[in-house]
Amino acid sequence: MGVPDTQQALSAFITRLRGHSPLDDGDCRALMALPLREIALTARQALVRPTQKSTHAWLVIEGLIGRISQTDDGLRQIQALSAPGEIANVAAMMLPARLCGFEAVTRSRVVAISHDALRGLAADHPAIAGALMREALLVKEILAQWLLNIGRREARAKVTHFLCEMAVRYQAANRGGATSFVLPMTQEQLGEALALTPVHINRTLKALREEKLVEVVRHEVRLFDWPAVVAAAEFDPSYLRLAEQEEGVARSTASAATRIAPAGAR
Amino acid sequence: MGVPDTQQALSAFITRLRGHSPLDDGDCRALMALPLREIALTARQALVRPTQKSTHAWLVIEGLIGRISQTDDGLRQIQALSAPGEIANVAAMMLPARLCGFEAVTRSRVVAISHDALRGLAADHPAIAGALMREALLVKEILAQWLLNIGRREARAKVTHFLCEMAVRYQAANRGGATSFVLPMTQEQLGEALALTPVHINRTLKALREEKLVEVVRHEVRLFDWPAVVAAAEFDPSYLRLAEQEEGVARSTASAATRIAPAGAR
DNA sequence: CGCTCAGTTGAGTCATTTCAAACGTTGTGG
DNA sequence: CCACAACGTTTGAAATGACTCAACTGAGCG
Repeated sequence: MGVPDTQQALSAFITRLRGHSPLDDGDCRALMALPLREIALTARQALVRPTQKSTHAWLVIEGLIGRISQTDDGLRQIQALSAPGEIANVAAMMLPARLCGFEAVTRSRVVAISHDALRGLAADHPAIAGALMREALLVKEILAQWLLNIGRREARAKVTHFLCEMAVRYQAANRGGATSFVLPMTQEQLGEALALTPVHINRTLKALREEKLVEVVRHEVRLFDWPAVVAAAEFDPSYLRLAEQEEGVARSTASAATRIAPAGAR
Repeated sequence: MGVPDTQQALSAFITRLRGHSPLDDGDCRALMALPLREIALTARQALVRPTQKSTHAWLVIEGLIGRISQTDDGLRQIQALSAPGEIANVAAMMLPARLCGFEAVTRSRVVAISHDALRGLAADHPAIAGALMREALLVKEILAQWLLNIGRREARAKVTHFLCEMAVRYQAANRGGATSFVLPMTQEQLGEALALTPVHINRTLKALREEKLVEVVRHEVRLFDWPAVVAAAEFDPSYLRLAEQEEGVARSTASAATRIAPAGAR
């Protein structure tokens, strides 16, 4: 395996785009030809602060990039996360974000891609324009699910739903093992994503561990019983739009969730 | 005044688009030429159910259209609202929504515009393509603020923030009086938007009334003290992207919020 | 005039937060 | 290699914001 490199992340990203948008060889070559200057970030390092204007999107090579907003009294809310093979702040190329910043959740490596470069690419390749657009809207769909999750579920379901989502996303980027994956967030940051206090995150994880559903040890998530976790989370992965080109067959919640489960996770 | 009509709503929508996107006369004429067959909806009538595929966007003439998701045990979350002069379900023309439905919050009138028609318009008029795109992303920005609001603020701030946002949006569509506007939602629906129980919405509104900050009587919202309400809500309207073409001057939270206040609201 | 739906209120309960302290791990410099 | 500092995790006890349940009131409509 070795250290994940930029090419690997870029091709994971292209695979991701192809999950929802048709791209021909020319489009892919154009994407692969993007200049890749890598940037290393320390944990919690800001890429853009809430009021600043951003000029770049960031392809995540390693680590986790978060989109963050906060209330006046300093309560932070992580609104979105970008895992390796995903791109943060694409939407800003069309409509710059206000009142939100981006920062590395953990020590990370990213490739900065200027919005100008993306706009140029989009101008030359209509299919890429569409793909980036859909990518931005996909982030919106995820956000919408987070709203339901944060607004309407209790802690146990919030946490399991989040873990299910991340499991599927990490697996899609080839960063997930059969029954486990590395989620480089502290419990405090989990709380910032799920709108819970770190203390309550801790207690909830403890309860899940005791139930033998999930274990999180040293940022390594282990899903002991995927179907049971999916049930606890009411998780239906269809909003993630992975593993399907266009509207496919209608499928039941359970079957879809089970299908995407890591092989051997039973 | 009289009964608001479709032309009025359509031109409000165009004004709205022009708030974030440059449109020339040809673009506007193309938009004005859209076929407008009006549909009447009863309160709570569904436009698309959560699993169905949608084929239309809806320009709201009168009433309120909500995007809704729900948990398996029936807890509902309103993820977005479209007021008169706004358009619901634009994003689906690029990426169809999963797991969410659309329905009329109150008795409403809308104009259905097929995604095909919108795509055609976008193909012929690049500026319209961009404007619709930005409109979809603007919905995403609002969603992101709702996530912060629902996740991180307590009831009093949730409610006031929501009312501030709606006040600004209604005013932008010329549906807001100086110090009041009509918000056709029940307290139960307010709860569904803000992730609170109707009972708690009721108590929160009562407290705000007693504080002489806000009054909601028979769906009519009266903001007694705009600056105080803005302060209670920590409301900064810049995410709504109204009243500015492109990145203008930097401005302070307070001044921006005050500026947008209805004239005479002191 | 009675029916239905929305708003209002009270009392008790529960999930989550707050505050505070202890513990474990990791990395660093002496 | 050890000591220490910094950080993250774990736990307990008390406080609280929001929920539940249940009843009552008021407004709109046929």
